[in-house]
Order: sequence, then C-alpha cells, then structure tokens
Amino acid sequence: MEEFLETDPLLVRKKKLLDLIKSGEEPFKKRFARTHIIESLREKFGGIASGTETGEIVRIAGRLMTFRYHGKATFADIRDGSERIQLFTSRDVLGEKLYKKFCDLDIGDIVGIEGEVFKTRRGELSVKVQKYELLAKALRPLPEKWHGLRDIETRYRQRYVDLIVNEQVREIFIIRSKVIKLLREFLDKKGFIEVETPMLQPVPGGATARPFITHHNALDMDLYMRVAPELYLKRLVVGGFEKVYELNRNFRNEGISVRHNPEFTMLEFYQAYVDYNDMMDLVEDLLNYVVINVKGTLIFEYQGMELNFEKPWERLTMLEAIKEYGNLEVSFDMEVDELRKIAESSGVDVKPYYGKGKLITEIFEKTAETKIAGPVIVYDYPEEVSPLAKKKKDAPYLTEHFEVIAGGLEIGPSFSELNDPVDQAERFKEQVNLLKRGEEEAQHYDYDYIRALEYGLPPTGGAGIGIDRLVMLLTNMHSIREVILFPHLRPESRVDED
RNA sequence: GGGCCGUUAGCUCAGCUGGUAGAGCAUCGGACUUUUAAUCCGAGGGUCGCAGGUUCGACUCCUGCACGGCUCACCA
Repeated sequence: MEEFLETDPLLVRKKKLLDLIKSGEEPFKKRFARTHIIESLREKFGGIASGTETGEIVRIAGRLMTFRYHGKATFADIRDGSERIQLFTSRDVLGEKLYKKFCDLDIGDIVGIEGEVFKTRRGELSVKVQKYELLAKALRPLPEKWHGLRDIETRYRQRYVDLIVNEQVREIFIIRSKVIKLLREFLDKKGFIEVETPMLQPVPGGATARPFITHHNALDMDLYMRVAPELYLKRLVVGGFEKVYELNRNFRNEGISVRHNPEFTMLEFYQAYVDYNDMMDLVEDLLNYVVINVKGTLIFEYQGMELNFEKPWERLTMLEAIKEYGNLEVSFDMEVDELRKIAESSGVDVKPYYGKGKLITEIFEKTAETKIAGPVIVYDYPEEVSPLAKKKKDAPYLTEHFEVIAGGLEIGPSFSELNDPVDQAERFKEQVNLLKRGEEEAQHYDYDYIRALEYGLPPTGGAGIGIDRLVMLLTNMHSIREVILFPHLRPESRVDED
C-alpha cells in the first residue's frame, strides 16, 4: 500500500507536534536566555565587512518567517520584537541528524538560536545556527510572505496575525505608545499628578452621550460605565489637587464609525486658577510636544490635508469658523426659524427642541468642521451645548469653551470650568428636561457634584484630548479601528474547531 | 437603522453574456552548500459565506440571512 502523504498544513504540523512529544521532546518550553535582541545585534555588528566571521557566539530568539533551502545548506529569517535577521546553517555546521531536524521546522515556529555572528559575501548580517531549540511549535501557517494579511475583518479579529506579518501595523501601535508616554511626560513635568477615578459610576456625567448600563449584583443596583471622568476630576480640584489628569478609557453607547469606537481613550487634565485662554496655550504646547517628538516636524500631511502645528494656531469663534470654512453667515441675532432653515439646508437633521445654540453648533459641524486642516482653535461654544462650561460675561448665551479641530476631526474640548453651583444646578435641570423629552444623550443631575461645587471649586481650566483621533492624525489613518488594537466587531458566527 | 459594495484553496487574488473552478505564495515529494520574492521538476488541496428559489444545469441570476467595508443617519 502506498504511503499517504498529508499536505494540509494544519494536519502536517499537528503530526509533527505529536512526533516530537513521542520522541520525548518538549515542544513548548518555558524559557530561553537571550544574549541579544536582534536590533542590538545589528547595532553592534552591522558595520562589519562582508565575509567577516566575528567569532562572537550569541543567543537570540524569535519567530521563523521564511526558509530558503539549498540542499545541504539553508537560510532562514527570524524575527523578534525588534527586528529580523538572517539565519544560516548547513549539514556541516549542525551534523546530518540535527540539520535534517532543523529543516523540519515550520514557518511561524518560535525558536531559540545559538551561534556565531557573521556577514555573508553578499553583505547580509547573519547568525550561524550551531545550536537551536524549538521553544513553541506553531500549528497554523502564517499568511503569505509578500502580500501579508489584507482581509480587514481577519486583521481586526486576529490582530495577533496582523501584527506578526504587517510591519506597518506594528509601527502604528508603537507610535500610539509613544504618544501616550509623551503626554504623560509633558504633564508630569508641568507638575500634574495622574489619578484614577471611577469607571463604574452611579450617575453618568461629564459628557453629552448615552452610557452603557451594567448591574452590581451585591448592591443590587445599576451602574453606568463612564462617558467621561470630568466630574470626578473637578471634585479632586475641589479637594485641593490643583493640577490633575487622567488618561484612560471612556465608554459611549452610540454608533460605530470610522471616527467612533464604543470604548475609546481620552486624556483629561485640569488646572486650578486658569481659564480657557490659558488652556489654549497649554494645549498648543502639549500637542506641539507630542507632534515634534513623534513626527520630527510640526507640518505633516493627513489624508490629503496639510496640518501645521506651528504656534500660534488659528483661533476663531464658532461664528467666524462657520463664515471662513463653511461660507455661511449666521448669528445669534437671527430668528430661530431662520437658523432652522439654514441648518436644514446644510443637511442637519433638525429636532424640534433645538435652540439657536444647538442649531449653530450643528451648522458648524456640518459645514465647517470637516474642511479644517488646522489645527484651529474654535472657541465660544453656545451655552446650550456646553452645560459644564462657564458662561461668557458679556454674552451669556455663549460659554468659554473651545475645541481643537485638526484634519477635520474634533481632537478635544476645553473650557473655563463652571464653578458656580447655582448656575450648574440650573444647567443640570435644563439637561434633565431634555432627558425627559427623549434626548437620551442629555446629562443627568448629579447632586453630589453640586454639593462639591458648594464647597468651592477654584477657577479652573480643563481640557480633553481624544487619544485615538490624535494617533489617527499622526499615523495618517482614516479609520479609528486602525489605531485601536482590538476594535469592536460583532462576534464570529462560528470559530473553526478541531 | 438606510443605501452601495464585498465574501472563491491556509494567504493574496483571477474566474466573460449560466455549462459544476484557476494562478502565485504556503504545504507535501524530489534535486541543489551563500540565498534573500532562491531556483528547477512533480503532487495534493475547494460544501465558491449560509439557506432557499429559478433553470436540463448556478461561483455566475433572484430572495432572505450572517459577517465585513464605505457612506448617510446617529454621535463632543
């Protein structure tokens, strides 16, 4: 009878695994002592001349990415978290038996290598495999070596595969990590302290958004996943922490889009005794610090737009921004009906309870926002849409609230925080009325927050930065999912088994 | 939620106006001691997203469903 030759990669590998176990080998080891990561190997030996043997024995580990067999000699590529490097070995180096076993390894296997560093005649820095260990057997084959993994759904569902084979993807998340580090670094240097406030909140607050509701069994009560940390951070300013920040996740039970993920990362920071003008300067400095350290320049392209972070940024009131970028003249002197008409003809889905402020904000978002390459500071948001910001003294229908717009995206809000408990209570009441009228995004009345304000919140400036959107700008990504490691997807109908 | 588009081998993709599937990489067998998209010879591999329908015959046409993408709506 002819021997059955299995060619299905998964089955072939499972058989290899069983054979290894049968022969007494451990295919999943617990440690391997490395002398170098590949990057440091390249730094140290990259300069040597072609054809040089260094005599230096090193130990590296990583995933096998390709094989190039040449009969009694073989080349392979191995990659660790830092870099890739070529491996070389031959029957003469390993001996017949071990060489054959080495050739039996698969693409994707995690191995530890010991051997001499040398450079081939063609100038490729390499490690000669004199000893090796299989550290973890890969049972599944990797995607194709030069197209990588393209299928977007698989890339998001199996991000681990995406990261193995698509270098640019790994780059995005390295940049993301840098951005977060730089933000912390900047604020720490300025004397801010980082705090953690509840993500499970009895009253959701701090943003106009629908919350996720969850339940605490032992207390038998509903809790809300936070939509923002804002109200807790301001309680801390009441408590005497004059410079605080929090950098973590918010959750909003709303639509998913290229700009929205149900959980997203936000930086919020608050400083006592300053107003939104000071915050404009601080936000400029903060983002400059991040951009220059990530990009090496303050001017760069995002999705066909040229962004320029050089100071000072353009600063426009919302009405000016509508005029400049939306080519529309609107003002608070207009009648509501007139504003409603303009909003409708701009494509706004006008709801009956919208007042002048909401209408103008909608017109701004519809006609101007997406056209702003920026960054531009758009300031003086209507009181109607900003229930936590201080009113302008000479124009109480406006608030001292600005927003950084860049690449057509809202990067973050900032305002002179409302510290008058009487006014704040009034605003909460307005919000509760909206809630009752079916505006599910409206804010809830937070009695304890009012009580905190009654103890005295110093004049305070606050700001937020949407981290995901900032990373989108810096990595030139159109979709927020490209900058979130595991973006939200519907569950798979069925996962492959056995 | 609406509209448009997509789903074919492990991966990347072809597949015309309907005649029951192809390539490259990967895998398997063979040759090969300096390659790097190694090369050369040979082989296996598909419920063509799922379920119905039309038809002598469906990857192809129709309907529904699932998942995904874009977009609108929604959304600090």
